[in-house]
Amino acid sequence: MQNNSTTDLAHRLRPVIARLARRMRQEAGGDLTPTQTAALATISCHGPLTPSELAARERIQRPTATRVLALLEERALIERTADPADRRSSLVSATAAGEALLEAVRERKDLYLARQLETLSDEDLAALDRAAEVLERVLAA
Amino acid sequence: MQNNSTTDLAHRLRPVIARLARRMRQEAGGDLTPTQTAALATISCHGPLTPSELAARERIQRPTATRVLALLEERALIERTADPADRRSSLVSATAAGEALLEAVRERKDLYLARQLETLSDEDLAALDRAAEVLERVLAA
DNA sequence: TGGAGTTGTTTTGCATCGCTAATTAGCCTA
DNA sequence: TAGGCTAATTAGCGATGCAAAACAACTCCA
Repeated sequence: MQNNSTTDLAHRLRPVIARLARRMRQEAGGDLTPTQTAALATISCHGPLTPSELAARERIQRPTATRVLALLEERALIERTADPADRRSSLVSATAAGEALLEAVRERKDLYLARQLETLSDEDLAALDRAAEVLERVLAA
Repeated sequence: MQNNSTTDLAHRLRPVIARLARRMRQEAGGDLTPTQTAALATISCHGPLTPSELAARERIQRPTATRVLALLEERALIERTADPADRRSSLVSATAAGEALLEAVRERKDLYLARQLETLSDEDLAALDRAAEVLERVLAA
């Protein structure tokens, strides 16, 4: 065993995160599927993207990106413009409707988590705040 | 606004948890799908279950449970015995092979997270340990 | 006891998601 | 300009999620 503390912590932390994420997904409501929500959020956040760039960021295959984009475009949540640098490609961005829907979904998900947090002490909340900061750093790496 | 601190924290914590969970799922490897892994883990952990009990615990519909169980049974990861209390139903439990596979999947997932944690300071690790305890309490409620 | 209503499981049908393989279109270098 | 490479798409497969409906077994009441 190279480092007991990290493996033990991982063993304890992983199921908690997995279950909590699952709960939040279930509370999301049926407007968008998880994949669509994630794709729309990435598009909204990281400016105009080509389908390939979206696929890379989402870690999905390009054919999957094509299909998700088609669904989002059908609902006018995204729009495409020509890519000036490559006529094979296009640049995808979120429409105003897409941004609005994304915001609504976010609020609903935050609300579920916020309700769960309301029962906690200030000390517990501070611990979670600190953990959020640490995990943000982990994810950025 | 009823309570700024919890909603703000939720707003910050939710995306972190969602992204981390997604990463861990992607690192899982292809032995079992996420649904199958979750179902098998629930069966392993919560003793012999009827299909309906599994569906309730997993928060999936009963037809979905039927299908997942069929797939797991095909691979001999679970087995069924007659339910003495109700001849319409059956009791599902994990086989030795199922337990072993589950353990292997868990170790792989833990390993991914453990690697990410190795870069952190002892202080950061302590913060995550504390957060794990708090989140376990949240989930139990 | 008999029949009605309820409950557990499964089947069926539909939409989405993830993948790979193959196709088409445009880019770029030798 | 010809060939190889890259971007996007299409087609096809298995898995997941849902709802509706079929079927079997249970339960309760008259």
